Amino acid sequence: MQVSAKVDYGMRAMLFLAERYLADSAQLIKGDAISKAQSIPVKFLEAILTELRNAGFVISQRGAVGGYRLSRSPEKISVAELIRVLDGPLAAVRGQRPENVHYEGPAEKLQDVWVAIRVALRDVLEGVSLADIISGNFGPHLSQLLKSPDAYISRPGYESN
Amino acid sequence: MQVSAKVDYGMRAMLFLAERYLADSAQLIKGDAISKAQSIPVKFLEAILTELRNAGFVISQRGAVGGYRLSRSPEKISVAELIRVLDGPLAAVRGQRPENVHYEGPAEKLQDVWVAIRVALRDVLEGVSLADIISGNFGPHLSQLLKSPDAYISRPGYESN
DNA sequence: CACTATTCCTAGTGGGTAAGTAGAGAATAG
DNA sequence: CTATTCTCTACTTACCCACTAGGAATAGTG
Repeated sequence: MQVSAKVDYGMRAMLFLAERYLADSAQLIKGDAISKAQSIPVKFLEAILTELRNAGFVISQRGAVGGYRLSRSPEKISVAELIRVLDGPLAAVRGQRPENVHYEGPAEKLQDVWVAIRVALRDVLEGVSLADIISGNFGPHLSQLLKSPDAYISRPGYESN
Repeated sequence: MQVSAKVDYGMRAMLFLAERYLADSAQLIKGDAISKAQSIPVKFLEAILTELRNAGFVISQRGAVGGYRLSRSPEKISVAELIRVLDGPLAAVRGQRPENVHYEGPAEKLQDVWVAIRVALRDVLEGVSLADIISGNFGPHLSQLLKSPDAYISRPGYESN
């Protein structure tokens, strides 16, 4: 699972907008302000925000007092939705959906592994909203995962010499 | 989470070797045989098998009676290990490990989401061995995930208009 | 030894895509 | 009508995935 720059930037921009939304849900925020606050290349950010607007997550307005704002409250926007808009399906195998891959012989059940990955990702990402991230108050499932003793520690073994 | 062709092919090759290993752990299997049985481009497969050999998962022998075989029994090889060897870390954010990314302001806790993803993937993939996949006998965690009613159904919503 | 079959190594290619840039055009308020 | 800001199209640059080619090394066979 590679989180792309696009998703990373998009999430941060949305979190910035979400925080402002909580203060004043009608306030418009300029792209430039988001760009500076979160150190995101302006033009790249604009492209991302346009995608998010086309998908209905963001409202924009042009002109001297223009800017961007969320289209709905931060509790109602999940990480899963944003990743799907910006990067496509949560899990894919060689570009195909997990339910569409089929294998022969001893690999037959390999599909189930890919399907399980997708379910596991959904269980995490559909349960986390922008509001959860701002408050740091994650649901029980995510909190449980973070309790894993080595959650913040990398596994060794693939330094490929 | 994009499963690359390399991982997909690598997994299938390993499963093929694993099945033969269970019949005769000393038997050598030719690359060509794996390639044909699993429809994998032969030269690409060779490169993958060489990586797996360098990582210690496979033993190879050259010459007329050469071939490949597993270096240890299929119960002792997990999907997580193979993915790490072939594709690198299970989860990464813009090329960096989850524990190394840090954010400012409202995005501060975003790191925890990426860390949770990694834990979730580990929980699935470190618990599945080649032998599990061949037998179709997955552990309780993976079995539980597959019971999700929509496990085999895609989510709508990102057809980009 | 010659011969054959196989893996190993180096190198390279074509296409696609991620990440970011540039600049003109269109809307909006004052 | 002017300043500001978003919008749209096009472009670039670089990298990497997927895959290929060809020969060198190795191991058994007669």
